[in-house]
Amino acid sequence: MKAKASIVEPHSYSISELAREFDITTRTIRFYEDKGLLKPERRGQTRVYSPEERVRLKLILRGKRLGFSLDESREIIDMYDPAHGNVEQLERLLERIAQKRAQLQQQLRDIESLMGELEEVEVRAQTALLKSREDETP
Amino acid sequence: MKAKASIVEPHSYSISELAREFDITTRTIRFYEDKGLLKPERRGQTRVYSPEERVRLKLILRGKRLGFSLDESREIIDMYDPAHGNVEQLERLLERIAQKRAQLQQQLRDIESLMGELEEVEVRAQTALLKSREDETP
DNA sequence: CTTTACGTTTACGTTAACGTAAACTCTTGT
DNA sequence: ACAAGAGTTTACGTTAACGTAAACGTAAAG
Repeated sequence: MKAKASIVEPHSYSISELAREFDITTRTIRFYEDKGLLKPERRGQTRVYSPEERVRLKLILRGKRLGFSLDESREIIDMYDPAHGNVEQLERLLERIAQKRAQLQQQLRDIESLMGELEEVEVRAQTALLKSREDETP
Repeated sequence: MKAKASIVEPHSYSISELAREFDITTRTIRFYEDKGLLKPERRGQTRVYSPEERVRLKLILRGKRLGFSLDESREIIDMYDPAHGNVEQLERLLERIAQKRAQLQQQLRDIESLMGELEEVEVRAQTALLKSREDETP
C-alpha cells in the first residue's frame, strides 16, 4: 500500500508504473519523450507523470493500434490543445481534421471488407471441420 | 490501345501497370515478391501478373492501410487459399481468425473514439473561426 | 544504328521505432 | 555498511520496408 495520506495531491505516476500498466518498456516511454510526444515533470532527475501525460501516452498507443506513425500521433495530439489563435491556423486545422476523417473512413471500409472475408473463411473452415469429424467415427 | 485480339486470354498486367494503378513503385512490388507475398509468372525474364496476383497486391495494400506488417498481411492472405487439410490446422485457422477479429474490433473502437474527438475539436475550431470573423469587420 | 522505354539483378543506403548494454546515482531495507 | 531496486544518461545495435543507383538485356521507333 502507498498510503500517501493527502487528498488533494493529483495522482502522479512513475515511469515503471506506466510501463506496467500499458505493457511497454520504460525505454519506449523515454523514446516518446525524446521524440517530443511526452513532457513529464521532474522530481530532481526522476520523471513524474501527471494524469494528462498518461492520457497522452494512451493516445499514442491508440494511434499505434491504428497503424499511425509517431509523427501522425503527435499531429493528432497537437490538435487537442487550444493553441490555435489565428485564422490561417484554424483553417489548416480544419483541413487536417477532414483528411484524418477520410483516412479513418477508408479504414472503416477496409475493416468491414476484411471482416466479411474472415467470416467466409471461417464458415468454410467450420464445415470442413464438421466433415472431417463425421468421417472420423463412421 | 492494346488491341490484343484474343478473347480468351485472361488479363495480365505488367509490373509498371500495377505500379501506376496503385501508386507504388516497381521496387515495392519486387520487394513484396522477395518477401514471398507475390509469385508472378515469367515471360522469359519479365514478370507477368495474373488477376489473382493483382488481388493479392490489393490485399497487401489494404493491410498496410490498416497498419499491418507484411508478415501479418501474408498470414491473412494465406488464410484464403484452401490448403488446410487436417483437423489441427483447421482449428489453428479458426483460432487466428478469432484473434484477427478481436484486433479489428479494437480498431473499430479506436476509430470511433478518435472520430468523436475530432468532431469536438472541429466544432471548437469552427466557433473560434466564427468569433474571429465577427471581430474582423465590426 | 542508336536513342528511348521498359525490363532485369545486385547491392548499398535510409528511416522509424525501439532493444540492449554499460556506467552511474539515490534511496531503502537488513 | 552494503546490496538490492528503481531511476538516469549515453551510445551502439537491430529490424522492417522500402529508396537509390549501377550495370546490364531487349525491343520498338526514328
